[in-house]
Amino acid sequence: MAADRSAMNGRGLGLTVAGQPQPERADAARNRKRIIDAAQRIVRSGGVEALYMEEVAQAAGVGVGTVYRRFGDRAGLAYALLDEREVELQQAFLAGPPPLGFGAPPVERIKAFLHALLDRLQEQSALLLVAETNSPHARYVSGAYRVHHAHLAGLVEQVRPGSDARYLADALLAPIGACLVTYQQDVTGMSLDRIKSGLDDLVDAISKPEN
Amino acid sequence: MAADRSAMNGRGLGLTVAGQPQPERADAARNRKRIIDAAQRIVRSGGVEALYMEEVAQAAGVGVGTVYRRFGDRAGLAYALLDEREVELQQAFLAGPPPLGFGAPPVERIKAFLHALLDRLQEQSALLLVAETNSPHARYVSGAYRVHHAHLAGLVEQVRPGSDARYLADALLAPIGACLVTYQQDVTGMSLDRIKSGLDDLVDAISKPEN
DNA sequence: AGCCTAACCGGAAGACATTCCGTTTACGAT
DNA sequence: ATCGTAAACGGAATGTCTTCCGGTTAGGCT
Repeated sequence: MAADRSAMNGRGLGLTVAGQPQPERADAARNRKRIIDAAQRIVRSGGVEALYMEEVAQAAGVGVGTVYRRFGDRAGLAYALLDEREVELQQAFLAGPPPLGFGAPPVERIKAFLHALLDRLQEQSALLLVAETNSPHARYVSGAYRVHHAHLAGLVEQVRPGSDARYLADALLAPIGACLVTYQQDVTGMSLDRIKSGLDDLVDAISKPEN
Repeated sequence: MAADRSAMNGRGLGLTVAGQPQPERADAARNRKRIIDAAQRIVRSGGVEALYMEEVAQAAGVGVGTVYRRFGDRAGLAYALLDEREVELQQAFLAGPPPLGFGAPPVERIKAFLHALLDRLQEQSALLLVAETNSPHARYVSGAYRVHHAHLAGLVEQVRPGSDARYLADALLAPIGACLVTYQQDVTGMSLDRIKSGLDDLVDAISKPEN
């Protein structure tokens, strides 16, 4: 399981790249909503640690099996909870004003984008941690990662033409993993600003002309 | 648990940075060895998926509790199994011949080091995946990461003086996480050479003079 | 040699995630 | 309306990891 997470939370929008997966049956859609509401309620009151699949099911008034059929696994559910904010984020860099959106020079857009990801991480680190932790590839398989990657690769291509932009995009997203960043902050006491500066420096390095 | 993994597999050497944690009792040391041997046997025959804590315990002729007291959790055990190779690696870049060891220009040493990490990852991806997956911070808390980080930071400092070398070291290690790399290779079909080239490019970018 | 205690031991109990499968239901086709 | 079937449902069962705790023991000290 968790293999095709993208097909799973397909109705979640932001997290999926989806090729219209075929409509959901009425009862299924209703339960999906109930489950998300219940999960949100639980997280709000008790934090992510309290997000037990069985409790979610009970709070939503469905069986555990239903939660799994709908979201694949715990990570999938976590992603679904992140979706709302993810959609905002995507709109901001796809259609919003500069520097995140179109209009600013690519270097600035990259920096703004990475900063935005970090800010989001600040708010939702616990949830992201769960989402990234269960099943090793969860993060990358999620539609969100693909969208971020595509966006970033496009910008990198402009800033460092002829490079392997797709690889560099992965490399720039890697330091923004929830695991690393929370470690940097919580364990090594690195400040958010320091992290942002470090990333900016990296981006500058990449965008200097090849020769 | 898993909080102080570094203190856990302390006798593992390579993975720990250890401040001599105080000697282990004779029976404890004996059991540690038995457990590691058993675990190695199991992994060799059935792969990491077959590494059940209870089986390890049984094969080692000890109780499960003992495995946990000795290694903290499954990730800790996995790290212990990686230790032998890790020690080799550390000796290679700390005391071995160039380009990994002292003698080559810093840029080359960085590249060689990252390539070495990737090569190691190729051989032991399954084990590394387990080690990194359970408990989000496992990788960073491990002594191995700290050693790698310190080594890399030193080199980065030479190559890009005045930068935040410690941050950049994190950023260079991030794309070599087992999760990302196995994803790149297994899911997106990226070749090892491509990954290495990408990293080399990144390193070159970093080492160009600031202006 | 005998004592004391911190460190160890084993394995049953507990906690969750995930799967399985027999039953029920939505809804397009007839 | 009725029917047939793919899709959904619930929740007991299963599989693992991890914790707990009453009993044991190594080894420093006297």
